Amino acid sequence: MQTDEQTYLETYDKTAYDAPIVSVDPVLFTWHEDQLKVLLVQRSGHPDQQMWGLPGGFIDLKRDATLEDTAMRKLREKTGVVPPYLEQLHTFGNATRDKRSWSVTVCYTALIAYQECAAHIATVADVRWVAMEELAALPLAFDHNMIIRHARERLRQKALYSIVPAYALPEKFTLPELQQLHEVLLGMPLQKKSFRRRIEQAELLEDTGEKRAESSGRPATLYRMKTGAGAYTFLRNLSGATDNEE
Amino acid sequence: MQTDEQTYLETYDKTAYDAPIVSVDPVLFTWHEDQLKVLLVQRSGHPDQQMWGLPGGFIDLKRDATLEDTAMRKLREKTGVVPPYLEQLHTFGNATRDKRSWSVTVCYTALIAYQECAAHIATVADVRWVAMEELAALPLAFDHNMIIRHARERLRQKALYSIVPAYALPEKFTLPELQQLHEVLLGMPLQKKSFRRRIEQAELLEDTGEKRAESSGRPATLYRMKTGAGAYTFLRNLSGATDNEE
DNA sequence: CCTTTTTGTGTCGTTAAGTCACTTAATGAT
DNA sequence: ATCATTAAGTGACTTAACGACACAAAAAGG
Repeated sequence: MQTDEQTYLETYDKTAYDAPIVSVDPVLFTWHEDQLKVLLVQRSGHPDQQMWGLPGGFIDLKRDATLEDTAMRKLREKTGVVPPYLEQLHTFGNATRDKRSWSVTVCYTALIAYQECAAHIATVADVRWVAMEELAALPLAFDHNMIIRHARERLRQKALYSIVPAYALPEKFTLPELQQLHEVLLGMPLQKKSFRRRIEQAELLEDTGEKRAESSGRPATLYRMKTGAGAYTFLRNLSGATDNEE
Repeated sequence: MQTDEQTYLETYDKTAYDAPIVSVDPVLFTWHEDQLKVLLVQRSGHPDQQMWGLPGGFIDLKRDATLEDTAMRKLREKTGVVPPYLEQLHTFGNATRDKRSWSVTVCYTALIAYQECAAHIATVADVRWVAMEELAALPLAFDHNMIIRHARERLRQKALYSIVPAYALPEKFTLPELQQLHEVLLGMPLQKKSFRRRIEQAELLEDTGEKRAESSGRPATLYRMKTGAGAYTFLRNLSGATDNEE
């Protein structure tokens, strides 16, 4: 029998098909006390109640117009602010990752300065920053540990050909700070000269005119990212790279 | 009231929440007659009935263990084979892309040799290869046109630092063939010497010993990809690159 | 004023891509 | 057979950008 589209849409029942659960899980990183940290929340409900996991949740069909909206909403709920960097990471979906059902989670990598949300986080007990080093000792809900490792690996790649990691720093930062962050991400030391040269040549940062004095030694210049600096990719990777795919 | 996890899981009703539609949409490319082509199918049902679109569909919770399984199953249904290259592209989700409901589609980029599925495709009327050039003139279902442009852009990026596009060629291919494919993807001519040198140096291909004779001129050596050659990324991009993100 | 510490620069070496002429190996015409 | 034509493949030099490392600059503290 022939049906026209109008009739079809009016009688369409999406619950007639067996569908998976869909969630959105942002992985929010920051840089604090010389460590890369990730934001985790303690689960209030089942499943995996009381365990720590990513600050994600379900799409609110009424309020969220896009998947990014869901990611930003969840992050705002937990941190009080929206991060300056948010990019889709990967979508994980299989029959076993969630005890309840076949489940799909759309994951995002997000970066923010520690101070940006420190005040808000201090007010709640079920949200905390966890250093990557501590993660191995902390069993997480679902497959969130694996997801965080994926996000971390993607961020490592970005450190080879971009200054995206700078979004994990405060608005004003020094080049030694940025270099140290990259070194931790890459797990290897970098040549000061090479690191500075390429950033200078690409004109990614602007001098704020200010300096930051350490306890001793020459004070470092404070820079700010120019608009679009995060989107820039160098033509050449920093070396020592182990080359994986995407 | 307190509930233990066992009880929670037994009484969990996933239809209680308002959930989006979830689909999987592979974008399968091939190289044929000096053109990049994409596989499209004519929709048999609503919505957008009769229009052409990506060879995707819904997850079969019983048969598919993972999202990749869904992508491969849909491709096998339409081409008779599974492609040698399949990688997740991006997940698109918003309130308006599907007339029926808030909808999420997990998209994949796939590559295959034209000959690999030519026989099977010839047997069915609702599946065809469409050259990228023709796409502008062919309005597609949903937001599939946008999705294909995304996939095409990602493939262009890969042509800068990998030989992934080789999966769109037959098992045995010549270096001039591969270079021409890259040139079309990048939209710019490449230096023969540079192109060959980096591939040779990384030892990505193996000589089959055979040659392919054109109508005139010196015959080209036929190569085969070594295992893992697709995962290799060069440390340096081919130049002229316009550098985007992602 | 001199030592220590950290930031920032000058300079040369090295690597891999860019350029382009030239050789090689085939076809086909005279 | 010889030679023009065509396309594949190589040789050799140039160029761009990172690697390495010494050295200069700017602060603190005794």
